Amino acid sequence: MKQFYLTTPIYYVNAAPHIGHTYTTIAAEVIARLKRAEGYEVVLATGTDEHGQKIERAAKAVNQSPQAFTDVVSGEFTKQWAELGLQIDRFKRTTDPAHHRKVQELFLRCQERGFVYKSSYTGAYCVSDELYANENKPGEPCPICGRILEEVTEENYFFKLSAFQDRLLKLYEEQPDFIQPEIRRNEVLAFVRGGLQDLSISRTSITWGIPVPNEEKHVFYVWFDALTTYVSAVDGEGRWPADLHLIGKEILRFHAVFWPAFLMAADWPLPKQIFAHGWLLFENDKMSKTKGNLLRATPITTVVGVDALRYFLLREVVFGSDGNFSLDALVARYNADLANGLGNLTSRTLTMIKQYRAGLVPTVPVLESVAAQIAATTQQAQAHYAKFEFSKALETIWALIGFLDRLIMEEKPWELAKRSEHERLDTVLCSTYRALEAICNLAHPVIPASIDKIRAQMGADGQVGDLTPVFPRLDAKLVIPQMQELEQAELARQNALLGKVAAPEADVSAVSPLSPEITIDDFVKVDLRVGLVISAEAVKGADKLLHLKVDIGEAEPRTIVAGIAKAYAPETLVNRKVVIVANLAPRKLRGIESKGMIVAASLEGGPPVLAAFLEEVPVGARLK
RNA sequence: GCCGGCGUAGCUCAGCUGGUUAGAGCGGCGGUCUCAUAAGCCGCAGGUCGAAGGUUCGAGUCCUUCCGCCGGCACCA
Repeated sequence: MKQFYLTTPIYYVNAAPHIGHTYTTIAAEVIARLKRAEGYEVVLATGTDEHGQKIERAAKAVNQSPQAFTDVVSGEFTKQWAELGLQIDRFKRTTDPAHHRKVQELFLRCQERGFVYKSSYTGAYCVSDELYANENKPGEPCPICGRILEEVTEENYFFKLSAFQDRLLKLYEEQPDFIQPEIRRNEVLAFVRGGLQDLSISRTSITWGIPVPNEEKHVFYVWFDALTTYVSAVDGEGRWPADLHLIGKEILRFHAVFWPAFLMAADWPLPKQIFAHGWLLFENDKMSKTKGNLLRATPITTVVGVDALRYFLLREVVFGSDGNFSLDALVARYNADLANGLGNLTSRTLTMIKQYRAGLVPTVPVLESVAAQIAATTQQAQAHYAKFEFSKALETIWALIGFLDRLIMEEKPWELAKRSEHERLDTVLCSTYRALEAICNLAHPVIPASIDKIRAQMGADGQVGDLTPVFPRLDAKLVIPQMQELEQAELARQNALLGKVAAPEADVSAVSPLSPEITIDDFVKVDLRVGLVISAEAVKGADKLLHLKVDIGEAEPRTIVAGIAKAYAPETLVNRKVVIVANLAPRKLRGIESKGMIVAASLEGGPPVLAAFLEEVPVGARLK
């Protein structure tokens, strides 16, 4: 039997499952069902990524061991998928000992084949991203997430990623479908063409991780660890390589560059395809914990049902692009397509068979026009499905529903019944019934539970069963507040469970850890002064830089280059009092020598906010 | 700054290699049947197709420039 193995990412357990995780997993599960319908023996794997300093610290914050902490969060994921009725075939945790062995095996193979070397590193390190920031200094914000970088000196194992540039480019060229959609492929292509740097794959600053073989202190870098779950999840089953890695676009590089390189180094088979979907936005805004606009799936599915969510996500969002999520849109889509569309068609079709034919499904030839529509719809929908164009596939299927509604209006079976035109009546009823069967077949992977209900009502033996609305109409005014209420409750429950980790206001992953303690003597080394911005202009060639002249009471105004252009228009800064670090070593930025640094606050890569005073302060005043 | 994508009816979007009056769904308005979940069906929406040039007999559809938004890279508090 032909096999198909696909994966979702393994989710990081620094947060409880939310709708973003759900989106990916539902999409994967739909693909799994589609492939099963095609006759494949399918395995869908997901799991949780549980190592790293962030988890170590998060566990500590709630007075738990890392293992106890991850047990809880990982359990939330298993529970979530069960609640949603998702058929998950393998669930791999990175804390699984069998997985540990697989990671070590991968490492040893890479090492044996000469793609790993040991080297030492001193410099800035971002705890949150578990990445070295070669270009930055400790104390500066992380280039990726904006959290303060810490100083580390580590001896590390490095992976010779640089050796794989050509092989990767060849892979992308020979398998144009390897990275999908096209736009993501181009991004990766551009990135790899730009040259690859060797990648540190071990950490000594962390203890919560998989030990590097033959080493005392080294633990594997998160991605070396995590990506390997795709192999370890089906270890010994002969299923690797995966046919599809379904991921979100934010982790594309790890999957499309690092992962194939690791596998090439180990001489293990490469996955067939990586598909990066877009983000689910909430009312056109990026969802995030800090914004507090992150939704959970259960409050939605409790009120409107799992299939409503499944249908919405796949119908409303163009798969691959970013999509908008809102409860309003969800309810609107439900009422229009599921209640008025499929639900109503089912209801009227089966009711007529009940009323006019005593519930016995007529067995006569189907109208030619209907047969043609069924064939065309099936062919088109399957073509769309094959390309993961879920929204188009569903649109196509729903066009058939419209066609049938119009057919019923034209044929008016109720009049045929009155006039006792039994032959025509049978033809029409049977045609509609058969078309409904086709719709069920096509829609089943997306809304399986509902289709099962419809099929039960359609009857298995030519006898229509009991009829109850499969998609009762929703009243937005009633249902949306219900979902919002449950959302609050669910959020509170998760917070209680995970401690403050998941709470927006005290999110340890958003608030950077404190820097090491210093003395007053250390502090006075930093000369902070009040300055008045004399002029400000954009630095050409840089998006984020402003070229400022700041008066701090010296003979000449200081030249300061500040990366605040995204947050402040130059003209709004003139005459504004700011705080600057006056004794910072000068540094050249974009060819301009910056003498000092503007003090600004920011959180999780958010925009910088300039420090300011509520009362009047003289220029040149020192802060202490 | 470089690379890529996008900007079409109130909303979400189709419009392939240029060719009659620019389309669909949703919402809204009007009409109508009654099998059906106050569902369905029919009709209406008059939108400078981001802006300005250009190529062409003819351009949302090709070219140039500009504006706006998004993403990647560079850069960065």
